[in-house]
This record gives sequence, structure tokens and C-alpha cells, in this order.
Amino acid sequence: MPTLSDVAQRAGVTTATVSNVIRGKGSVGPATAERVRAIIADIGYRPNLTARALAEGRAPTLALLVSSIANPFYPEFARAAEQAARREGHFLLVCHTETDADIGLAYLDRVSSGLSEGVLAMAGNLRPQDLVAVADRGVPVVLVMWEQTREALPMHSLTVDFHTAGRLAAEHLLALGHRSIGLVSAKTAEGCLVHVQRHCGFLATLAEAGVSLPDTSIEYDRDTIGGGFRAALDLLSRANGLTAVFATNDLLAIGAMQAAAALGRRVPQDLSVMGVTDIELAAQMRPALTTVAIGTVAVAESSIRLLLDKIRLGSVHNEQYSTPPPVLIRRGSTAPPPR
Amino acid sequence: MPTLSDVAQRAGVTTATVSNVIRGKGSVGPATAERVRAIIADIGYRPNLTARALAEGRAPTLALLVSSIANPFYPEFARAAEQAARREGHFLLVCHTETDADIGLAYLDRVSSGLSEGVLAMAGNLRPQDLVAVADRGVPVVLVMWEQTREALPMHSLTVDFHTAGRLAAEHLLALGHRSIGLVSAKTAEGCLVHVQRHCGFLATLAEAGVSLPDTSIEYDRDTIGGGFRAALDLLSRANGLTAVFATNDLLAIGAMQAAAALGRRVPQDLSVMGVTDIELAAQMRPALTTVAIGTVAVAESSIRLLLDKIRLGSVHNEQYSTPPPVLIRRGSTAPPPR
DNA sequence: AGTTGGCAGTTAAGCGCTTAACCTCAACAA
DNA sequence: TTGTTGAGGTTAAGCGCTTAACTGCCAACT
Repeated sequence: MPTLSDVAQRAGVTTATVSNVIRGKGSVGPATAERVRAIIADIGYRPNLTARALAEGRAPTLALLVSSIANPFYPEFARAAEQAARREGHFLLVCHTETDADIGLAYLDRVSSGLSEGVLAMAGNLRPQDLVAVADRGVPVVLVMWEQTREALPMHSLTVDFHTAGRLAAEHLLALGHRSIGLVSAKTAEGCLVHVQRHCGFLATLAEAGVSLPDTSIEYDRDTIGGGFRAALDLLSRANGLTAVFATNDLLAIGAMQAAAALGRRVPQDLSVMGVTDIELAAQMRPALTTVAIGTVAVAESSIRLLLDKIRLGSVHNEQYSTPPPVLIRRGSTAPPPR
Repeated sequence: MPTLSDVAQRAGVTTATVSNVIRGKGSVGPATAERVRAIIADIGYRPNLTARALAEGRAPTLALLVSSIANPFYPEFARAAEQAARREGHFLLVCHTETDADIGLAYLDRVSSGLSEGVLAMAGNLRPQDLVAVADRGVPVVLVMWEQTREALPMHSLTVDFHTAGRLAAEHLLALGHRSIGLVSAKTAEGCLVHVQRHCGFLATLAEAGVSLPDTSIEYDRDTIGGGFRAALDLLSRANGLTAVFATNDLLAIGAMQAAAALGRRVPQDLSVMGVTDIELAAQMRPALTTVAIGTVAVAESSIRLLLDKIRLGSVHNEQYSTPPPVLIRRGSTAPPPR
């Protein structure tokens, strides 16, 4: 592969000049610039990005740490994040930490040793102290939807107002006339605040409306349809007269729809079902799933922008950003309760 | 951030010795090694991977070019590929080329300028000449499931036997007793050989069994459930007496199941439905989707291994590998035809 | 005693690029 | 005439790491 000095040699100038031509900096005569450009095109020279990264002290790469892709939300997020990064001239290194905090640590470690300029951390299984260690080494880190832990970590973070998401869901079901509503949520003991918040927003709204606390089914397996199926089956067979089910994410909601079908209850005529997130699958269901959209693409774009801001401005104070509020997406899986 | 020479200085040795300690090469006395290691741990030194990549002339990174993630198969593949790459000490740069060949070109270009050691190309929208140009520059490229084009590109490739996949599907339905079978496939004019092959294997097997060619519905939108829904609706309303539908991928098949439900036909009692690929969603449907698994994880692992072999052995001949044959996964969406 | 060989380390030359600092010369104003 | 200025370069010092080649030194052979 040709290098800068190959080009320089052929053009009869120094590498500095060629570099200046490429970067459009410094002052180079038009004739020289043209000659250099012609040679670059001729021999097919491409700058070595690794060398450039070393010389500039920064890599055109951002890392995204996600725990798993069991939930299609993550690929959707990753894709949007990658597009946003690309628009800013950056690559995205996607790292699946799976369920193993040590894999996360290994990634954090390697990624923060020069390969990437910053880290977007979404993986709930990362240990807070590992993140802090990396941040302390001067690597820009942005926490995305990191409501896993209550203690505020000393770094930038981007949060989504999941409380409002729960509230919107409750308001929608109440407005339709439902008064006997079941809740399918994730096990709170795992400290998964993203579910707890939705859960609480939902309950608070019902309480304000004077509706008694709903029957609840908790599922450990919060990122599978099967989990929602089992939870809803349990819920529907235990509690009579439920006319609606709210699940704290779309996957659980889809499982709930399946449970309704298995029990011979039609959605939405006999039972309304709704979720949170608005994954692409939600719109593809029959009936299409009513849900509260959190704006996946917007969240991804904000995350990238926040990280890039932190990198470029080097802001020290660790700000906390929120994305625009969630939005109710009315589809076919909810309707007024049967009389 | 501390550098090699910081460590060397504190340890009273040269950077070469520290480097040797880290890499376990050369010969270093046990006492010195221990001292160096202690200092590394003490000051929290991490090798700069960019500098290492430059010095070694290779980056610990592989690039994966996918076109989109509309079909959940791609994230599943990407995840498996990333895990395989990690086990080999590599990172995975995921690049979504979307529908734009120029984005693909830009990625190919940048990724092949030192940032990654090799490229896994799955994106059907990449232009063959762009791939050839990159390969000619000496960048190892492996084509994965690149049956988009008939002309053999001069590079390594990994293919899946989709013809057998179609055959297995036909054999399964025939064995169950179906004689009137519908086919939902992707538009062949787009040159999407991965669908055409499944399609042909299926038809050939039916023909061998003396079963007349089935009714067929072609869908442009091959990577959405909605596409399968529309196609199957068309098919089922046009052709009377169909007892089974074979769709050339799982998404189309899931759409077909929805269409059956919309028409009041129970799956599998009234209509059997099956697909190809075995995406995770297939197992989560109710009834669970019978399908022909192509071994996504195995394909991903083979891709990575093939690419790494090409990189390490620098093999010049452009071999073509095949993954293990597809396997029928019998689930609840197929049954003998109604009498 | 003289050689050999291996261990423990050092030296120094890169890898391909960026960039601050410097040089030269023509044009121009004072 | 002298000084200033700016355009159009050049020089050279890195960025942080790897590695081939080399240097001492000491124990072990013959």
C-alpha cells in the first residue's frame, strides 16, 4: 500500500505538504496541490487511519457497550447510533458484554486504550466501579438509560423519562374506560430501574384516578416474549375480570397477547394489551401493539451527540440529559373494555 | 495516561524490556519482570492499542458490513460474529450500509485504510467492483452468503446450501401428507439468489415427488412480516384448497401465519406454515414456527474463522467454503393436512 | 585456559502520519 | 533602501509501541 511519502516523493515535495493538501490546511500553491491530488488518485493512496489516529492522539471511533440483543431494542438502538456516529465521521465499535461483567471489563479496558475516543455504556451488567475507573483514566463515558443503580455515577448520562411512559399508558387505558387492569413487569429485585420507573408511573396514575392497585405479575425473564407469556398466563388465570394488561416493555406485551390468544380471549375486544418502547416488531403484530414510544432513534442520536460534545468540549461537569418525553402510539391492541 | 516509557523509567529499564515483559517474549529476568509488572499495576498502565497496531502493522479489528437490520437475522449474526471475533482477540466494527451503495463504498474505503484487518461483507448492496477494488489493495475480504450475483468474485466466500434448505422444507411437508402447497418468496428480479435457491430446491423436490407446481406469491418486501402477510393473503384468497404454505424466510412465514389467522384459518390444523433461517423469533411464536435452520451462529463463526485464516495464512487462492447443511426444525406450525 | 553459548538486557530504527517552528523569496510599503 | 509581510513551502520532532540486531557477562564445556 502506498504511503504519504510515496506520494510526496513522486510529487517532489515533502510529506508535510502532501498532508496539508489532504487536510486542506497550511498553504500550498494551487499547482502543487493539483499535482499532489493527481498522484494520489493515480496510485490509489489512502491515508492510514491508524497512523493518523496515533499522530492526532484520537481515533475516529466510538464504542457502544450493550449487554445483549435478546431485546430487539438494542439492535435498533445500535443501528441508529451507528448512523449518527457515521454522520459525525466516526465508526462504531459494538461490544456485547453478554451477561458477564468480566467481558464488559475486558472490553472497557481494551476499548479505552486508544482504540476508541469515547464509550457509550448501556450494558446493565457493567460494574459501576469499572466504569468509574475508566472515566478516571480520562476516557469520555456517557451512560445511556443507566437507571440500573440509584447512586449517581460521576459521568455524563442520558435518561429517558420512563415514569411518564408508565403514566401515559395508564392514562390511555383509563381514558378507554378500563378499571380493572393487570400489570406485567420485570423483577424489581434485579434493580432494573427502567422497569421500576414505568411501573411506578403507571401505578401512581391509577392511584390518582382512584383506581385500585392492579393485579401484578412479575417476570424474571424480562427480555423475552416467553416471559411475558408466562407472566400474563399467570395473571389472567389468577385474576378474574381483568379487561386490560399493561406490560413494561413490548416483548412482555407481545407475550401477553399470545397468552390472551391461548386462553381464547380476543385482543382487543376481550382484553386490551399495551407495552412500552415501540420496537419495530410492535407495529408488525396483528393486532398491532399499542405502546408508548421512547423515541429510540432520538435517544441514540442524543447519546452520540452528548458523547461527542463531551469529547470535543472536554466538559468536566457531569451533566445529565433527558430525551424528549415518551409518546403514546395508539394501535389496534387496545380498545374500550367489553360491557 | 501513562506510557511504556513511564513504566520503563520507573522500573529503571528500557521500553524494550517492558514490552518484552508484557508480551512474554524475549528474555527478561524474573526479578525484573516482577518489578515491571508491579509498576504496571501500580500506575495503571494500559498499552495503547493504536500505537501497537501501527507498530505491528495490523489492527485487532474486523469489520462487518451489513445492509440493514430489518431482518433480525442480521443482529443475530452480528452478535455471534462479534463473540467469535472476541474469542480471537479482535473487535468488530459493525457498519450498516443501509440501502446506499455509496455508504458501503465509504465504509469499505475507510475501514480498509488500516482501521481493520479484514472485512466480512454481507451487504447485498455493495457494488462488486468496489469489493474487488478493496481486495486488490490487499485487504482480506470474505463474502458471506453473497449469492447476490452469479459472477464469482475473486475472493474468499462462504456459502450456505439454501437449495437443500428448500428441499428439506418440501420433504417435510410432503412427508406430512401435503399435496397442495403454496409458496411465498421474494422477487427474483432483484437477483436475490438466497431466496431463489430456497425456492428452486423446494420446487425441484416437489417435482420429483410428482406434485404439481404450487401456487406462488412473490413479495418485494422480503424482510418484513408485513410482506409475508400481504403475499399469503393474496395466495390464500386466490388458490383454494392449499393445505400448507412455505415461505422462503421466517419473517415472511410469520406474516403468512398472521394472514391465516386473519382469514380464520387455524395453524397448523387448517394450514401448515413454515419458513427458513430459524431466527430467534421463530421459536417464540404461537404456535412456534417450523423452519429450516441455517445455523446462524455456526455461519458467523465460520465467517470469522475464514477471514482470520485468510489474514494469518495470507492464502492467495480464493476458496469457497460451505457451512454444514441446513437442518429441519420441527415445531408447532406444521401438521398433517386436514382430511 | 580458551572457547562456546545462553541469558538479560540495551540500542535504535522504524510503523505512517501530524504539526509547530522555521526558512526563503518575492512583493510591497515606508 | 530597509523592513515587513505573507505565500509556499521544508525540517524535524514526535505519537506509543515493536523488534531485529547487538552488547556484556557469566557458567559450562573441551
